[in-house]
Amino acid sequence: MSSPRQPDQSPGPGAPGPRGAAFLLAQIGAHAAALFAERVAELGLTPADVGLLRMIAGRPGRSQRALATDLGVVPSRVVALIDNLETKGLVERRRSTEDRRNHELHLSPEGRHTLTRVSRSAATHEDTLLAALDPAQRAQLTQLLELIAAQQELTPGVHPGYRQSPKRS
Amino acid sequence: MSSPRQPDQSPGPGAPGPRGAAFLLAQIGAHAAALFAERVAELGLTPADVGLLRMIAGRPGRSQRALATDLGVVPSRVVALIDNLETKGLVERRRSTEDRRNHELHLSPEGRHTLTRVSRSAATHEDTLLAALDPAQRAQLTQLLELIAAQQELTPGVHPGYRQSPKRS
DNA sequence: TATTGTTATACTCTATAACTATA
DNA sequence: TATAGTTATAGAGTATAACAATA
Repeated sequence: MSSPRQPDQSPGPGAPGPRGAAFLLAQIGAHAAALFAERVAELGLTPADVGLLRMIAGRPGRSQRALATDLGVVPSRVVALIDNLETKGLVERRRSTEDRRNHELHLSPEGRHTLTRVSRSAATHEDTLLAALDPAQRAQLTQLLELIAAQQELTPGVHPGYRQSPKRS
Repeated sequence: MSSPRQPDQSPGPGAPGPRGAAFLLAQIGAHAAALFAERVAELGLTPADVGLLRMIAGRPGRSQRALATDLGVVPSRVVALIDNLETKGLVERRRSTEDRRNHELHLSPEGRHTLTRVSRSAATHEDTLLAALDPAQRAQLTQLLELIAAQQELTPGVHPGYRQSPKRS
């Protein structure tokens, strides 16, 4: 960082602001999420949709309840999300023969195809976001982020944007 | 990461998932934002409140319109946010003598005091979040993040969480 | 007529709770 | 009685639009 503070005559909007890595992580993270949302919107999907498709692809046949638990959301929300994906023909609900209360979730062929398109979008997205860094720096960054993620016990592949919001007094 | 993939019998929720730096940035960023929100909630504030307090502290006397423009939100939202902060006695609205349509925004003494407490919270927050990294690694991370932020033209100190949401077809 | 701030309204998102069908 | 999924309802958050005061 070149100048640690610029009291009054600052060029920007004038936040005296936080300069730490924690703020940068939150700021860039939100920016990255917004960019990604724009990209997948071109495929008619929300980031939540993408997360669900990936979860189902990773473990076909799992129940909605299991999904809700893993994502940390309430079951009724999963219903709405899956409804949407089923309407688009990307996901199929199949009554379990073992326990007829369960719905086994599977990707349709079109769902799988969509997921590969998402992967291409994600690759382009990554390249755009990290344009400032050369390959060595990208590897370095990834390594540091993985250290943080592990220590903070973040579940690999699960974006915390699903979590149910805490009570506010 | 020890094992790059674990097809079916995985221990986690089983997302085949994204392993790139872009996803890690979004994931950790959201986590960081959530942790910070918890901390400032103890002071009776939301992250948006904190951002506003910082902006006002950085340029006392600015108008609500200016704030709305810089944050990228609609003026009516600034009204609600400032209402809240004024009720808590942290911010004062003063009719401008030059242009009586304007409200000049200032921090109250208590507002300034609250902001110093926020700074202490932020420092603790940063330390908790980056517990996995030693000082050299933290500096390295900060440097990489600043490169990204500059290239992506992110306004220093302004969290994108304010932006108005895009239309959804 | 244009602009600042405000109020009123509508819309979206998401959690809570009641309900059904299976077990 | 307990559980998976669904539906109905309500609450929070936020944008849009109409409005009052000032320029």
